[in-house]
Amino acid sequence: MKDVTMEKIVALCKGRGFIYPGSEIYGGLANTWDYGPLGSRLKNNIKDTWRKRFIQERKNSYELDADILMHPRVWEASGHVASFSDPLVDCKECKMRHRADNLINDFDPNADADAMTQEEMMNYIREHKVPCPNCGKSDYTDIRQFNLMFQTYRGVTTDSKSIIYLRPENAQGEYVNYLNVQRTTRAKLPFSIGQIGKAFRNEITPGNFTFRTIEFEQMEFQTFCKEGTDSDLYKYFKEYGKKYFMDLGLPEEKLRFHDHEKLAHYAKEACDIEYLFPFGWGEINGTHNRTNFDLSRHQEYSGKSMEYLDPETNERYIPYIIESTYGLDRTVLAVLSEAYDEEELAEGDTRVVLHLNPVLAPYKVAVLPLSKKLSEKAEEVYSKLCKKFMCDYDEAGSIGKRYRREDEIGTPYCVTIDFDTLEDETVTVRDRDTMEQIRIKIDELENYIQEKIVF
RNA sequence: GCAGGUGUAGUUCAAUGGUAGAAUUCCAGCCUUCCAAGCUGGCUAUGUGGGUUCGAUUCCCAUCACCUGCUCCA
Repeated sequence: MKDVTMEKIVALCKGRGFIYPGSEIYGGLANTWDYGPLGSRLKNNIKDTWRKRFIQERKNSYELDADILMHPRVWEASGHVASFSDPLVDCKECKMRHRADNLINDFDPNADADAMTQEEMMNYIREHKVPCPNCGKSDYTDIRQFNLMFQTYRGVTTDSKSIIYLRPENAQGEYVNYLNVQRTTRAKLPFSIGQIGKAFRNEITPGNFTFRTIEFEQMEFQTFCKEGTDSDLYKYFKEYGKKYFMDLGLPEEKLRFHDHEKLAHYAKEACDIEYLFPFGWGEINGTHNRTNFDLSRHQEYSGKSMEYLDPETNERYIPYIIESTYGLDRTVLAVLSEAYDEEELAEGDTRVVLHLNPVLAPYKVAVLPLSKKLSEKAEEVYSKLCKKFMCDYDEAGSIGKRYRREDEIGTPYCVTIDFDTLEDETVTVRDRDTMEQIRIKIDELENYIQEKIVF
């Protein structure tokens, strides 16, 4: 019955106003996507659930909204200027692209490519006739530096001193502010700073819709702790993250942990949570034990102390950090993929339905007068309900057609006004998932629906 | 970034070197008392830029986007 493909998800998103291709009237811009009326609602609802779980329901958790633009030195300290850039060469023979440093290291493990300049790497490759791993020839283009950070310039000139970067990750915003937050909240370790915001990476990106984009939004959670307590917290947040995804409606059998063997320069432990998308397993969360690497580096580069004064022991030390990052756009995509269903109701009669958790649904309720003669009463019910919930109103076409439209966008409840409503103030509430109908007083509607929307 | 494929209404598909058709969606009207009903009418398209040509949606080139595979993803 259910045959979910990315093609269908993309078509629904575009057709119903969840997600549109970016800059479409100019022919599009690769790997940029705009969230439409329904997509924005869904995305915001996911943010709200995340805030609830990670900020509201946790003691010692605080939200931050740091700037996208940060001092260039931040990215030197973080290591991004040095290591977020790849020296790339193309094989002229077979057109395969390689990282120059990997070519050299694979050719001769004793050659220390990491210590070479770009020119030295090029000379080494030419002198030793390092062969292309794919075709065996040794005929390459010059090395080109490919930095994954987007650059821009501040001020009116474009000289190199005024380069600033769009942040490639949000975490540094929390790190440089950690003492501000600690001081103003009077928090004691361990405490956490969460942040929702955009990050940018100038990646060579394959498709898969919004799974990998050059501009993306992250919901991330940094927990500052004392060394020694870090590994337990790391394990704890892996599980906490998985539980969060399950609460959103992703089933356990389509979630898995993927522990990293090759660790990034800052990490001591790293693990992804992956979801089984229609195109295969894909990362939706990354949890890292970043040790005290980042704060130590900021102390070194800024010259400011990043130490925490432990009030119980009077010790000073630089905290360890457990980072858990949730890809917001990926979570939206996972939730949509999971909710999407096609049900055969009768011979040849199917409906597309999004079985979204009601808390995530763009519209909680749709108000549908059975006949246009009932518009006045229906408008009255609508204006009452929309004070409390995001509501849709539709009186065009047959009632069956309107139910189908609401099913397709995941509206959990349809309220139908009929001629009896005028007599006894009752309406029909129709459930999206079961398609069952109950009769209820207009006065009881708000509570009835509110009770169903829990997270 | 490489290789291959594809670009015609919102969607799915026709056709053509000489006025681009349909279905569906959508909108309006009529009708309609609970799961895509019917009737009437209406809106809407050759991705973009060049070239060849009297004339290009059609042929050629470039570009952009999408799909598949590689590559990339500290």
